[in-house]
Amino acid sequence: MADVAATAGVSLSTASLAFSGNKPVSAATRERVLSAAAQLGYTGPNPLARNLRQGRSGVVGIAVGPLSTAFRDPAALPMLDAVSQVLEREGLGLLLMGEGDEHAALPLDAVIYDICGRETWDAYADLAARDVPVVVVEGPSWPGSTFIDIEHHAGATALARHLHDLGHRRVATVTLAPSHPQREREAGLREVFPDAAVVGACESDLTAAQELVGPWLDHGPGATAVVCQSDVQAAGVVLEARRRGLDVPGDLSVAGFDGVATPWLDLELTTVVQPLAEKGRAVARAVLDRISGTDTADVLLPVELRVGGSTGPARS
Amino acid sequence: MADVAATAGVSLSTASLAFSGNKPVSAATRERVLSAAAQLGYTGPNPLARNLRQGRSGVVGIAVGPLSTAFRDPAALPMLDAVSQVLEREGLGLLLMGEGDEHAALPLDAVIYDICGRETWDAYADLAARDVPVVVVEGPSWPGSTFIDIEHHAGATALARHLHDLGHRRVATVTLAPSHPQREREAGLREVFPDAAVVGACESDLTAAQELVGPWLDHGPGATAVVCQSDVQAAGVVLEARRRGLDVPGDLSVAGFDGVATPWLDLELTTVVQPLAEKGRAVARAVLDRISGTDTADVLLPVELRVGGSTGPARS
DNA sequence: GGTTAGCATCGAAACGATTCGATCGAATCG
DNA sequence: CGATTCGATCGAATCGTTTCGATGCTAACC
Repeated sequence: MADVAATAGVSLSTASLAFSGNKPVSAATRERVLSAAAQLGYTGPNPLARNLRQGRSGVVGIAVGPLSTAFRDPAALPMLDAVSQVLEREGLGLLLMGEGDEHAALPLDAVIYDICGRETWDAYADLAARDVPVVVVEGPSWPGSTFIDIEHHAGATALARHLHDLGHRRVATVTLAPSHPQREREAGLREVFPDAAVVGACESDLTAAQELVGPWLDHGPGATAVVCQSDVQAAGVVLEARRRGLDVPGDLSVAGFDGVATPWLDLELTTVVQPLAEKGRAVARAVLDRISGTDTADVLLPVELRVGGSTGPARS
Repeated sequence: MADVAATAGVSLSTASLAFSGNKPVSAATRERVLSAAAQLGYTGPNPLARNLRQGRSGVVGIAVGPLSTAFRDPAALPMLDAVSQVLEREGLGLLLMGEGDEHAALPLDAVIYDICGRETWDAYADLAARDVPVVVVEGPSWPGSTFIDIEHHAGATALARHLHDLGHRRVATVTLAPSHPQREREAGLREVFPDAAVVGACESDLTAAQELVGPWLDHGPGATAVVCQSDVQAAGVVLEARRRGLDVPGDLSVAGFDGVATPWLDLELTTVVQPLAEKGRAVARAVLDRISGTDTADVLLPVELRVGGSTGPARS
């Protein structure tokens, strides 16, 4: 850049201002600097140097766990998309992180933790020590981080009431690994069905749900409704039940969570719809606030019961 | 770090060596430096400064287009996962990029271009001017970039032969937007069926495929087999055909591409299996080579025909 | 005992910008 | 016409490391 400045006949500082536009530079001077740059093949300020000087990298990490499982559930995408869009508008990039701390040496301005189901994270101590802002999505409560959450409890209770209204009295539930959302939702469910049976826990994955629920169905379920923790799980239960000749919702009502589209199912699932895009935007806003030093408040987003065709009156 | 060095009674350079381990430092000295750091609450070298000095950021960009569509097709994940794993092992992070050049100000050591279906990219000129290595996946051929590709042509031809062997003579195809893979595959198909009809183009999305193929099915297809460009598209065709009472493969044979799992379909698709994880690894290796300045060769990965239950003898 | 190796350590020069405070002119105002 | 203001420009300090070449010191060798 010094060469560019010299060629343009201005000082180094003026050249810098011409590129960054941080302070007023006369149009003529800017023009001169830019053409000198073009002539010398200078492609603009080195991002690394700019980063060092400014103390920020423009990169935000997002911990989502193993990628192949993280994005298998379609519920992950709208949120990721929203986060990315808001950050992009501010010139920030989104860096995918695994679960480990292999990225400790990378310069991150903030980190989003979105591995539902994992309650511990070795890398958190490092981040905290280095004063990297952390935004946690539906996650464990770590000191110093900002939390974005949804109304797990209320949603689960609303869904349970719906089933109770339909006459269901014996209800089973497919769970996720023990985690903050799981605990909240289970508590919500038990407000209405204190004795709900637990089929077992599995990831939010179609095949996993099928494998989990198959034996339970064979064994004679003893429940008229199954409450799942994601629409993908619910779809697995529907498919597996049908494979055994059961009618949904005639013989068995099935409910999901999330409110994502399942176009390959000829049935709209009864589910608890969460505002995925809005959640992503809330996360991104929290990140921006934390980076800029603004105070942040935790966010709790509302959910909404959507009644579809997968639940019906309890078989008497 | 200067304070740490002073506290430990060593020079700044020695302290640096103690942290980076780039040159021999006596165990005693290292220990002294580390404990001084712990005592002063120093959390290790500032990544931004290290980056400036070393001229690299440790971040690799990957352009995949809008995230919500990029990962909707399950074929994208195994590759992304493989890329990420290999890069992570080298301490490199993966940054998601949209299609624009909003990330021009970010310090990227290399960029992977994986937006099949887009043939132009404004940001490429910038990257080339800044000598950022670019690795292109199944994409347009830009000067200076390294290419990772699969055998589109051979795969399509093998699939076409399979259909021909089954007695099919009138074949239709659902395409992607005009692009390198699309052109190659169509050429491969036409080696066997020069007159194959084109139903239309759509993204690799279940609903999109259904909407595209619906009217065509209603209209009386005049083909006994449909060749799709992804398994997701093929699944859409299967579902839509069945909705019209057509039997697959009895009335209509349907073939896909990619070889991903479709657990919600009670049918294994006949498809061309591409080595997704190996493709990802090849991409990552190319990135590492380009970053380290090693010469790279373009890669062409083999594909394999997998015959499933979605294709059968042509209805006579 | 003198030379040579070799290891640990150190000083100083980059890396390439941004930014603060000061300076210099020209325009505005009374 | 002199004082004030404001915008444009400049100098110099700074961001926090890594790394190159040099230096000192010990140990091994003949």
